[in-house]
Amino acid sequence: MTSLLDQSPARPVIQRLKVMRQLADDEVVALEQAIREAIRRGRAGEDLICEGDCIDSVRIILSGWLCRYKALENGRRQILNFVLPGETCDAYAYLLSRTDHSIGAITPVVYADIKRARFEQLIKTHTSLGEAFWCETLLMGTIQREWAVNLGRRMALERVAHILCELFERLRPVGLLDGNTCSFPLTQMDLADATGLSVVHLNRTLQELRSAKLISLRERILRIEDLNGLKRIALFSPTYLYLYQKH
Amino acid sequence: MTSLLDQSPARPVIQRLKVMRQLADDEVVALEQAIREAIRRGRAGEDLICEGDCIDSVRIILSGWLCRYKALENGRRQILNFVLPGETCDAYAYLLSRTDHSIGAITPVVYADIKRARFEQLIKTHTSLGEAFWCETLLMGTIQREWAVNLGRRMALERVAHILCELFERLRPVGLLDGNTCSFPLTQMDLADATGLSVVHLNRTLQELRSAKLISLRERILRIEDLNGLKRIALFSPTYLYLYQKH
DNA sequence: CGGCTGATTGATCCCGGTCAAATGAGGTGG
DNA sequence: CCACCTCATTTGACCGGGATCAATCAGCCG
Repeated sequence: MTSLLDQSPARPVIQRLKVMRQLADDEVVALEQAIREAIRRGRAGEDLICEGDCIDSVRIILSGWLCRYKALENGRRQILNFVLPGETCDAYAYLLSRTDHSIGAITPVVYADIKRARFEQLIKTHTSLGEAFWCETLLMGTIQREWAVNLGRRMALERVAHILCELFERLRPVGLLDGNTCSFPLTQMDLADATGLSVVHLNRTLQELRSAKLISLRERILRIEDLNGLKRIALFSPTYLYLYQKH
Repeated sequence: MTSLLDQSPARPVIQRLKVMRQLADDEVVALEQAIREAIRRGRAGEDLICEGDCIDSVRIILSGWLCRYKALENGRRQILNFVLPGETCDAYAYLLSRTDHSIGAITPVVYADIKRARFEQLIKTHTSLGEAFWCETLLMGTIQREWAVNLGRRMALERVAHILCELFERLRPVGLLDGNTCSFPLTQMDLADATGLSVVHLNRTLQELRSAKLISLRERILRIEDLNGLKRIALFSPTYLYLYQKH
């Protein structure tokens, strides 16, 4: 079973949900089945979901990076969060009439697009699954709150360091770290829009982190040279990520 | 029935939840009953919930203002959101092992403290009630996201204007507006911590709004002199508040 | 009256924004 | 293979929004 799961595109999803809630084998199988039936692909730059859309399905990311964002009139944009492999875009978002923000693909993505009726049937028969998805949703909330702190009360250097720490620790439980490096597809523009900084200043802040021997970042590869040092200047405490929840 | 509800301390709660979901009379009665059994009082300045607490009940605010916040080591504080009469602190927060943020009373508050078991029994027999509380939770998420935009991509004047617009529109559906004025118990320090500004600059920004004849604010009373003007400079669009959801 | 909290004002500084231009890295078509 | 275009990164110069420090003022309460 475990070895079978290793091959499944649903692996990161199951891995994540199991941290939230104890899942019985039949629940895992049922979810995997639902995912397998509903696999879609998206191109880099494409919007999976646009602000104002009616949501009638649940999208679970199997591979690739996306971002939630809101665009303002005058060209400004705020990235609200990133969506990483194994994470769910919008479990239960169909409960609200329309979505308040857009979700765009940063890289090519593979995802499962499970229709509302199918999803509701799934969680009705497998209640732990339903709860696990609710935990997932609540977790987006805790991350969103930490981002508010980041944007409101941290200086540029702390802010950027914090976001790097967070992404690094979120990639770890789904097995996307390779030692102290990871694939890092964000442009500096993306990082600027996520941290509320200008591209120019973001660039200078990255250089500061590089010259402090904390990170190296080039050709879409991030290497954390000194994780503890980075966490220290970011005032990073990972508890809000609930990486090791005891069910 | 309606006239009876008018007298009930649960009135703002019912009013809010009915916007989210159609509620049957027996559901309203059941909720009212649960609230009546569980009424508590809190003093101004008191923390109802502290970061790191295990949550094992659901707190529904009947009157008074609170704020969610996170405190940083060095004395900095970020207010994440306000909790107004009729709103629920933490429906379903018990699904996560510990809470990531604190909730403090700004004014004296009256609230219902419904134990987890009681709450779960309530929503099990009355499913629309459960869904309405989930909508409430999702709504906190949409507000949190709008705050990220506020903190990340708006200038001081827009930011403060935006938060005033939001509070004003959130008070409206629970009947806490009196024409173009409302009770406004926040200190300038609270507003500064909510907008990510310094107290000094917040004070100057308020003066700017006053001299532009958009608001007047003194002795804990806010009067909006020109709501449309205020919305215009805030780039305020209330859709994220889902004030008129069609169930 | 003294002490406290919150609002206000003034002076100064600096973090980070803005503008503009240069450099580099693909990607594409002739 | 080169010319050319586009997009991302980088650098320099300058400016300004908002932070910081410090002092004053206004209520309020014991």
